[in-house]
Amino acid sequence: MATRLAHLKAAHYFVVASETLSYTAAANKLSVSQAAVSQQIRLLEEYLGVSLFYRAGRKMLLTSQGKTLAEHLSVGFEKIEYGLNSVKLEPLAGNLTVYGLQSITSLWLMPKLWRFSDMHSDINVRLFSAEELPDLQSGDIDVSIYNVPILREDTENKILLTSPIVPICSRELFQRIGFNSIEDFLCCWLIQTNIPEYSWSQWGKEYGLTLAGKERLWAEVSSWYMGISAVKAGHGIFLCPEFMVQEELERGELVKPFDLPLSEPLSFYLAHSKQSPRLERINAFVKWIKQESEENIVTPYSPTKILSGSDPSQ
Amino acid sequence: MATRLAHLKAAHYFVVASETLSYTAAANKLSVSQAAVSQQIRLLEEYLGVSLFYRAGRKMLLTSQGKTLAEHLSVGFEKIEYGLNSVKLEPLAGNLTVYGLQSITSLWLMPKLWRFSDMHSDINVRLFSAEELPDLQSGDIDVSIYNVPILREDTENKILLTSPIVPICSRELFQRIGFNSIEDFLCCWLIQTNIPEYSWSQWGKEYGLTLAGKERLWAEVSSWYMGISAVKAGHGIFLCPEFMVQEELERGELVKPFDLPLSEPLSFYLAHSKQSPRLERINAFVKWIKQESEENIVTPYSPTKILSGSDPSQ
DNA sequence: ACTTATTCATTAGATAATCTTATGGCTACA
DNA sequence: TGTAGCCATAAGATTATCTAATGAATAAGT
Repeated sequence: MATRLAHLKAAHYFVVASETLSYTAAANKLSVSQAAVSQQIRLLEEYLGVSLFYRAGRKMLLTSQGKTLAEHLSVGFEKIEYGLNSVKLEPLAGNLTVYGLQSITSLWLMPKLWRFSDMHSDINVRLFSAEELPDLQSGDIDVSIYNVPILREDTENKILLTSPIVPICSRELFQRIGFNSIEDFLCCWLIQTNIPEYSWSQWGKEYGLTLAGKERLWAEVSSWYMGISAVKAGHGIFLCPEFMVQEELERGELVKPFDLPLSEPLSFYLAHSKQSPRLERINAFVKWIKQESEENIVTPYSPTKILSGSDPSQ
Repeated sequence: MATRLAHLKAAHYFVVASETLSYTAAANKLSVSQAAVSQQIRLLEEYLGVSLFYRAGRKMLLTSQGKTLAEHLSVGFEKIEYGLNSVKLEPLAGNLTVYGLQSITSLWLMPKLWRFSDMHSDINVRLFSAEELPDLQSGDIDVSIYNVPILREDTENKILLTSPIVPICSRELFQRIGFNSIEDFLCCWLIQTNIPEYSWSQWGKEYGLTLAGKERLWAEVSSWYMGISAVKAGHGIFLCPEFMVQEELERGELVKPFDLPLSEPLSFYLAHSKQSPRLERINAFVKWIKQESEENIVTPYSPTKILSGSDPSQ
C-alpha cells in the first residue's frame, strides 16, 4: 500500500467538486464553507504541480488532467465508501432486506409481515423473492429463507420450519374424482417440482403406487409457487409442503385427498451473516419470525375431516 | 459520490496497519509516531462501532470485520494512489520508459543511447520493445517510436526519421552471386515483412521484375529485426529500411546490391502524451533524439562503392 | 451602462484534528 | 524474574482545516 498518501481530504473535496463543477455546490454537499473547498483544491493543485480546474466565465471546468484525476479518484472513493458502509454498525431503525423463494415469501411470510411492522415500526422490511442461492455477504440481503442451509464460516443458520409434503388438489377436482384409493391419482395430472426427493416417483415408491406407465399425465414446475398456482386452478395433484397451503386447506379451497406425506419432510432455513452491520435489526427479525413459525407448527385442520366432510359415504 | 466520508486519514493508517499487522511498523512506514496510529485506529473503530484489531499476545490480528474492511479499503486507496501518481508532476530526474519496435530500438536507438545517458545522468532510460501499438495513456510508456502516428487528441506526434527501403544482402551472398542485373535476385531467397507496401511484389512492379513464377523462394518475417537477422546469416535478400543497417553497410558486413529503393519510404514517428507528468523528462529525450536523427539523415556510404570496392577482381 | 446576484480567490483569525512525548500495562522469552 | 517489544492512554504542542469577511470577475436583468 501507498505509504505516502497526502491530502486525502483535498482529494475528496476535489472529487465532489468535479461532479458538481461548482465549488459552492460542493461546499454545500460537504457541509463546509466555499472557502474550505477552494483552499483544499488549491492545496491539491499545488501538491500535484498541475492545475485541475479552470474558469470559464462564471463556471469551473476540469482541465484534461483534472478529468483524468477525477475518474481515478472517484472509483477509489467509491470503494472506500462501500468498505466503510459494509462494516459500519447501523442502528436498530432502518431498512432490512429479506430474501426468500417466491413460495415462502408470498405464501407464508408476507401474510404475517404486518405483525412485525406493527411491533417494529422503525424497521422497514423489504422483500426480495427469487429462486437462486442468496449471497449474504454482498450486503444486499440481510436475512434469507432458503431450503438448504447457507454453509459458510461467517453465516448463521437456523431451521425455521419443517413441513410434511403431501398430495394436494383443488376442492373441485377432489369432488369430481372422488378419490377412493390412491390409484385414482392415476387419472389426474401429477404435478411436481424438479427436486427428485419430492417427486411423484418417490411418493409412488413409498406408498406402492406404480407410475411407470407412459400414459401418465405429468407436469413439472420450477417452483413450489407455480405448482400451487396450478393446483388452485384445478390442474391436478401437487406434492406440496403443507404449511404453504395451510390457509387454503383451512378454508377448504384446497384439499388433501389422503394424508400420506413423503417420508422426507421439507425444511426451510433462516440464514444471515454473523458480521452484518445490521445485526440488531436482523436479530429483531429473526426472533420474531422464529416465534411465528413455532406458533404454527401444528396443522390445525385434519385434512381427512375435509375429505370425509365432503364425502361422508366413505 | 459519497459526501460523508469521515476519517479518511484513519482509514489510510488502518490499511497500512492491516498489512503489517503491527502498529509500530505501520507508524514507521507512515513516518509518524506509534501513538498516532493507535489513536487513529481507535478513532476509526469508534466511528464504525466495530473493533477492527484484537490482541493475540503481543501481536495484533484483524477481526473478521477488520479483514472485510481492509480488503475494500486497500483497493480504494490503490486507485487513489494510482490516480494521484498519474497526474502528479514529476521532476526532471527519474525513470523514462521508451517504447519501440524491436528493430528500431535495438538497431538504431540502443547504440546511440549512451550519449543521452551521458548528457542526462539523472534520467534513467528504460527500453521496452514489442510490435503492437503502444498505449501512451496508461502511464507505462512515456515515449514511443512507431511506424504510424498515434492519433489521439492528447498525443503529440513528430516524424523522427524517414528512410528509403532498399534490397540488402550479406557480403558473402553478394560475392557468391555477383548480381550483374536485378534478374539475379530471382535465384535468391526473397525476404520481406508482412507489410504489402514494402513487399517484393511492390518492388518488382516498380522496377519491372516479374516475380510471379512459382519457383520463387520466398520468406516472410514478422518484423524488420527478424529480416535483418536472416540477411546477416546470409539467407537471402531483404527489403529493409536503410537506416537500420547503416553501420553494417559502412562496415561492409551487409551490401546493397543495387541502390534501388522503393518509391514509398518508411517513416518512424515519435509520440508521447501531452499531459504526462513526466513531460520535462520526455522533452529532454525528444529534443535529444530529434538531433540524433537529423545528424544521420544522409547515408554516408554509397553502396555501390562497397560493391566495387569489395570485389575488384569480379 | 449600471445594477445586482453569483461565483471563486484570498486573507486572518478561530477551531478542530492530529501529532509527539511520556508513561504504563501486558506478553513473550531468556 | 527480569527485560525487551508492543500497544494504550493522556496532556500538551503543533498543524491542518475551517469560517467569516472581503475582493474580483462575470453574467444577467433593467
